[in-house]
Amino acid sequence: MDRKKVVVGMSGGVDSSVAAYLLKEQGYDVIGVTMQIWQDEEREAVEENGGCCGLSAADDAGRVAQMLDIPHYVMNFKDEFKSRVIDYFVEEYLAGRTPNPCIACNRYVKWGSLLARSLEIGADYIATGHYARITRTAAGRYAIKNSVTAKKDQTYALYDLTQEQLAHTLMPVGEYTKEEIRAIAEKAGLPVAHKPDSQEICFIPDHDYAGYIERAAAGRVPPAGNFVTKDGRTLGRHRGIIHYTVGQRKGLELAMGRPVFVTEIRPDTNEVVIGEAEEVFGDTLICDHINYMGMAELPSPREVTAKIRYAHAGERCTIEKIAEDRIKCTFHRPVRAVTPGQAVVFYEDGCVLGGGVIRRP
RNA sequence: UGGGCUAUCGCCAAGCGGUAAGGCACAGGACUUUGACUCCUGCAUUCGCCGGUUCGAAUCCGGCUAGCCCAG
Repeated sequence: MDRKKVVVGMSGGVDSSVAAYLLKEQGYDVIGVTMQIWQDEEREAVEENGGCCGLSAADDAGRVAQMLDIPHYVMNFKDEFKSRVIDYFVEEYLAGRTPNPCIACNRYVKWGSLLARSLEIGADYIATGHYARITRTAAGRYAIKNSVTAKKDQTYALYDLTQEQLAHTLMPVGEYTKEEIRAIAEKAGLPVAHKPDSQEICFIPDHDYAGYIERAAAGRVPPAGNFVTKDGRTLGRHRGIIHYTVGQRKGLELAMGRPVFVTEIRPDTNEVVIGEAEEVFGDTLICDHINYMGMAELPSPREVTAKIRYAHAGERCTIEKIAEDRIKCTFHRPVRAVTPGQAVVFYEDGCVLGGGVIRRP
């Protein structure tokens, strides 16, 4: 038969469960796979958490698969998750940057290892429960497009996928709103219809990412240092560079009489620069680690809308290639907290043209 | 050691006889497939200490203690 075979990454949450349901309804030969990514020591801590990488994951996913009458497997991705997500996450913080682990997980684990293994077992596609859609541009390139709900769009975290990866991807959930997805789950009688949405870093369930880094990189964590102002005044002591990110206000323990924010992290001098609310705005950034998606290249400056963090509405800007794997982005209006390590994603008409990793303001 | 001033929540700071504003910080929650931001809620039965006046004082009086300033 020529029924297309698709592996659905099932986290045990509502979205991926409905994704599997929808594909089954659409006539695909569906196989459910739950990715095992927790390192052993973390398992218990993670058990009761929800997430894109869910935990009671395997159990819930298994039940859903059984209901849908599709095979379900648990595959071990611990090694690649450790090297491509956790290690990257830790190293970035040690270097004074602010990583986005979800993006790395998508590019290298979900669309890396999971896709590879899926193809190996004869699948034509992998599918996930992301709120995003895939389209073809006039030039024939694949591009991630906004979900029908701007509210629950997840294109930002998918900007780094390659053409090859997209060619083997299905995102059925992107055609619906979150409410519709829950309604479908309910109507289908899926046991996970009311599971709460995921949130926060999935592999750090207690939310103490700094503590996690300290355990993971014992002996290599930058020590306490000074909080300084742009003009060199010392305001106090910080607890170590890994505890901060650009734009941060909380946790500084600086009672200045008005809110003050981190405007820069200087790993070379181990200083954290503090400034006023207005000082955290900037209108340029330079990125690298470019991934071209909807556009094949950037031969000349172009005006696009860019997002500099997951929950960013986006801002108009002009992007310009200034060197190989290096793009300069000039915003028409200042954006808040341009943060090295975070991704900047370029859009046009709701489609991802490409993106990169912010190197510096 | 004389003279003056000041002592209110971790920090800053209202209050001036009628029964403790506010900001920052902090804590908790909401939001969120990253970190942040933002929003909501909470946060001094008590005003350096001891007495006194008064129906009633953080607010007036006396003493003590501490810090600052000027003398020296």
